[in-house]
Amino acid sequence: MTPLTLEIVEWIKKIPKGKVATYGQIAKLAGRPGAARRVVWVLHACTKSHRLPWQRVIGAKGKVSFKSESPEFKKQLKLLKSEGVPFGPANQVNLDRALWKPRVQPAARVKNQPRMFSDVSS
DNA sequence: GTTTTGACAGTAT
DNA sequence: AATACTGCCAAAA
Repeated sequence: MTPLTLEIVEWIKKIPKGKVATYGQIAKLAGRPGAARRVVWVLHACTKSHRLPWQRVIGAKGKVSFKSESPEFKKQLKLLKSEGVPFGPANQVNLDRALWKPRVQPAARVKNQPRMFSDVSS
């Protein structure tokens, strides 16, 4: 185990029911953008020991990342639907509605911030 | 030690 | 638009 692995685990555990997150998203949240495959590995390595909601982690385009013949694929689909995750056509998750947006970025650009001092610095 | 392998994603061509 | 390539890194062999 490494600190990063734990970060990933913690983020996965935070995905709320009825929402989904993508591999890349988790990686980014955990501080390693581009490390999607690490997330994949963590899911394999830690699902049992940490009781992860593994089914809530899906591909970047809203697709469940199992082959459609796989039993796991069906199970994941079933679990997600039972949690109320909205699906679009072709068994694709409707990301616009279902993607988890962790509140990290209120950012909400304050406009018209009154200027208390004029031109003090450039 | 090295190599292979993941339920991927982002960039480049 | 569709491939191809690259980044990622811990575990098992």
